[in-house]
Amino acid sequence: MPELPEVETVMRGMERALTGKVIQGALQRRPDLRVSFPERLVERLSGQTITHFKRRAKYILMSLSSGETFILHLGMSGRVMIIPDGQGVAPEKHDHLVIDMVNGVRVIYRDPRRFGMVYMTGVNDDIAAHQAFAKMGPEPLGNEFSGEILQARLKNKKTIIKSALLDQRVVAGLGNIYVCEALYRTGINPRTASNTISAAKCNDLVRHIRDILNEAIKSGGSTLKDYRHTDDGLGYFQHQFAVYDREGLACPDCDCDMMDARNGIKRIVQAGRSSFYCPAKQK
DNA sequence: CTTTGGGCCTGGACGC
DNA sequence: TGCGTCCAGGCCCAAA
Repeated sequence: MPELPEVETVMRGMERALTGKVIQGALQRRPDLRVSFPERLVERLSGQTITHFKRRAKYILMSLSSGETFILHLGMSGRVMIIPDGQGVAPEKHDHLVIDMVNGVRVIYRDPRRFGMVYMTGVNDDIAAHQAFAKMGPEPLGNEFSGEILQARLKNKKTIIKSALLDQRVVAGLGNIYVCEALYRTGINPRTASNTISAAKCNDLVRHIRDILNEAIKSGGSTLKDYRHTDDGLGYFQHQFAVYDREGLACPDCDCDMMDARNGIKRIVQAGRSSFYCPAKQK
């Protein structure tokens, strides 16, 4: 479910509530999610002070006073719930990890589909070398991302641009929604071959990717189904979607004759994923 | 090496 | 109401 803006929003919620706080204990309610939980996870969390947070692509990194780092990926349906005075309430069916803080706050990781992942790096581990990050491309909102960099990465790609932008090695943090929206804003058809996109278009694409991610973060992300803020609040960027999940509707600056069934937003399937686009605006 | 397709899970929407 | 089928925001890995 969550892409970069949603993960950023969850990370900020955790940062606000948990930085400097001490973990009293934890309850791990099953052996695995998408991958096994780390060895001795509860032990390694208990008694630690949470020192700071960081986000890398769609991963949340929570640093502990021990020097270890707790790494969380929300998968498709993962949620982090932060509940003041939440201790003592019975966990629900899909509450796979429960962390209780000394101050009475309860942190719940809930994930019905269990596509989420939890890793823990050791004290001396190089986090950038971790399997999740080793081959990952630049942060789209960081200084390492630019039109030139993007074009260099697309130059040797035979795949369509839609798939290339979903590839976390090209640029890290985008998912289906924001790729569809960024291609719309840039006026690029999702079928376009990656290696045919001009330098000018790459510059435009980078600008639009940054804009849309920043706007989505400001809106607290997009709530379609499972996604919620750590305080249960909703994101509202979904109301700004131009094309995503809008098959058959008019795009925002549409001047097409909508009585003609050939006009309006189309849905096609590419590499097994839905792509939404406007044929009139994305040639 | 790159690219594609299947698998992992559950719940919700839909059709009959 | 109940059943079956399809679909979903991501990632990994095997196969081509």
